Amino acid sequence: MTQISASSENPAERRSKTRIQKENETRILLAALEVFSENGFRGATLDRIAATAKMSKPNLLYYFKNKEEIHVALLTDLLDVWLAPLREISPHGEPADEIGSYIRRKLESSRQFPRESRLFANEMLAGAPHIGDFLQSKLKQLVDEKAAIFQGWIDERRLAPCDPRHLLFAIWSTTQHYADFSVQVRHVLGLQPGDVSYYEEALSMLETLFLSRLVPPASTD
Amino acid sequence: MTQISASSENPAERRSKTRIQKENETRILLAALEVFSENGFRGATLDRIAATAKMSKPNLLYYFKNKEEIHVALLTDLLDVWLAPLREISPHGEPADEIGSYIRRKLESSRQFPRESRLFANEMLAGAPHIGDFLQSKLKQLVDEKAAIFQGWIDERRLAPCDPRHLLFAIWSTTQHYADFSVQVRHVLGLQPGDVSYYEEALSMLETLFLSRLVPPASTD
DNA sequence: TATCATTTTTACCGTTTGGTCAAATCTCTT
DNA sequence: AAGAGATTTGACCAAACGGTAAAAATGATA
Repeated sequence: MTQISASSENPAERRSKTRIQKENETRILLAALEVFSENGFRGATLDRIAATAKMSKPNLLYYFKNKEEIHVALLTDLLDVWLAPLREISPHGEPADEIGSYIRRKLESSRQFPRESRLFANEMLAGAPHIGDFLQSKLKQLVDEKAAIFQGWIDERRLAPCDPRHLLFAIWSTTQHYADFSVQVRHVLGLQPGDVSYYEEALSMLETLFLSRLVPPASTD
Repeated sequence: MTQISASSENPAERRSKTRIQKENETRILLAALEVFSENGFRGATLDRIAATAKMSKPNLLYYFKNKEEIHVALLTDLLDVWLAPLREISPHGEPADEIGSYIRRKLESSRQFPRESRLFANEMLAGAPHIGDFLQSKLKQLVDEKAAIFQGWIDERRLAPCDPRHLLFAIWSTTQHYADFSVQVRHVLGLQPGDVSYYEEALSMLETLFLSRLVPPASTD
């Protein structure tokens, strides 16, 4: 009874984390994000994650009890970040302002967290085996809530008639595309690997698309 | 010299394919499409592909010499299908007609070939290790060509000023989203697995977004 | 500096994986 | 029906995989 620290040999279950523990956990999660986001859950290996984290595999497994636990930790962190931009949409603003700033937040999120975006995309492609429940409950709830705001604007003729949930899909897909398909974007634009200068053009395009008008009304010449 | 058939023991190198060979190759490619599109190249296993094809692994490897060859065969088939809708865009039509029918073709492609779309998406997420060359050469070339058409329309004030290549990105992302993220779409809309009834709403949304106007001009009340 | 808990390493285990081989079976033609 | 070629199978292999056990090394603290 000399120490208040937990008796368990599992560091994750201890009351307070040591300096080394905090450092190594973030190192591992960073490495795992790199590997999972490129290859998906099944395609990722502990050896690769350990190598990326410059750590032996048993040492890595000292901090996370198995592959799945690392993946869950990443996804859990991710989902908060993911919903944040959507939560901010307010019913009190102008539709154009709210949609515009939502697009900017989402695009900024793609620029800042491309690996997180790809992690999410990989999970989707695999059929969302780990976050199916989240999609059905928390995400659906939030979408329904925000869709109601859009619907209100539509009823007031401040937004074109459309299915609000599909409008959200359009915003999600266009913004996330720049993270998930960045390789293609760069190749098509003829940019170097790692060059992310296309984000300004992207924002300009999306503002034209969502807030202004792409095709002018047919002239009657 | 009794037969003209090739001497090689590799069936792929024989002059003409037998009935069994044709049947089994398509069975394998279908199974491989299923597995690769869900788990990506690294996440897919030959055992799983063989099991899905209801075939022993050595038998599978009798038709394709290794995992990569199956993947390459799938991607090669895919890329033609992939570019087909884009090729059809004509400089002679009305912008709204051309963009509209391109969107319809792309969306139809997502509905008909969701697994192919996910196969492509997985390749992108992994950094396009197998089709990087294609993106840089053939795809870029075709995009440049079609972007020039759009630019012509912009110069003639028949299309809003925007970067044509980013306009293509927007069309690609919104249409492919319904294949790649179908799990999320269904969960958010509260649909059953396998229900693809959302494609009609999707088309309606995309036509509003790209061809009409989402946000009405600010009133000056 | 002695002690104890924490951290790291070495050596290992059973399973899965991509792939091979030779023998056995089947199919088609003559 | 027989022979040649095409197809399938079972047994196998080395490497990679996820994970474990225990000892060794390190760090914190009294």
